[in-house]
Amino acid sequence: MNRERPYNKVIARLREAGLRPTRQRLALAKLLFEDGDRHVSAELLYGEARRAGVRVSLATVYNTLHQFSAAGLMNEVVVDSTRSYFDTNTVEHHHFYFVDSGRLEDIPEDGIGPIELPEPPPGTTIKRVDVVIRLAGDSS
Amino acid sequence: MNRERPYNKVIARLREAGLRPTRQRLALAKLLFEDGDRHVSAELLYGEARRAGVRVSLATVYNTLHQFSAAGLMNEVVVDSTRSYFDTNTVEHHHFYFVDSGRLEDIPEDGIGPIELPEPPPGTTIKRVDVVIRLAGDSS
DNA sequence: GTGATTGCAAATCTTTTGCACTAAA
DNA sequence: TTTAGTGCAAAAGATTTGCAATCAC
Repeated sequence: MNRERPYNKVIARLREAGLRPTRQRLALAKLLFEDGDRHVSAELLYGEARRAGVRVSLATVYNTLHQFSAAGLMNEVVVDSTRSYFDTNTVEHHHFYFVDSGRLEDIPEDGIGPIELPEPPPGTTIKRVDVVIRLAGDSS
Repeated sequence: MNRERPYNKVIARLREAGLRPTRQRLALAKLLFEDGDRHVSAELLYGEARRAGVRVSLATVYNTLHQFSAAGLMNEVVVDSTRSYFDTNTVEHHHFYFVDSGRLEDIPEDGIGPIELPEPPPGTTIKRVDVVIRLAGDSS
């Protein structure tokens, strides 16, 4: 978009979240936030970063994903017990999970009706509601 | 219930599922299916079995949980990326997940309204719909 | 400078696997 | 018998951690 100050927005975003805009965090944030909603695993993002020439370690990718999540820039989504997924869309929404390919995708906002929630058990509060529709058969 | 032939029902159930009723499978099935709906992790069931004096290995507990699931006697539920949970309730239903304690509980059938499902993407079919309500604050 | 961040390798944790041994039919 | 099932210990993955080196401010 802006070749002269390409990192300005990302830097501001990290600053607001109370995170120092280090080289690694900037590069990862750019990959994560520049192209709309994304669903990544640590390993996937790591590979992508390396391929893009970013020098970063896998441990830092894990740290960064957790820090971004804690700061409210992303959310962790649990769909597979063998891998963690992180979603850059922080608005309440739900997911299609393609079991065969392991891919995760947002359900369009009008795709799923409102959910009639039960009363939470006494002493508890609802923190989040996750709906995952597991799909068989491959997409595209 | 029946002291003379306490394993009859369980044996029949395993046979119907095409599983040989071995000592280990019988003992685990008894723990799992005798007291209504249960949600267990492998480690939890293993501990329970050992405490009950059942001689069984952790590997066999894993195998058994997967075999029971494949046979339709239980379902795997994904709520936590660090651990797998298995549910003895095979009827379509949804879950409360107590984030603080790691406990999983069924949402009463009338607690959650019917869910208006979206059209699955072309080439795919809906395999399962999971709703998890994450709760903060401890329950009893 | 100085405190936060990073990289690396080792450690941890859950789950799976290979294979000789045991038990069910 | 014969084949399925089991236990153990090792392997495999994903994720976390400890700590010295490096970077942002």
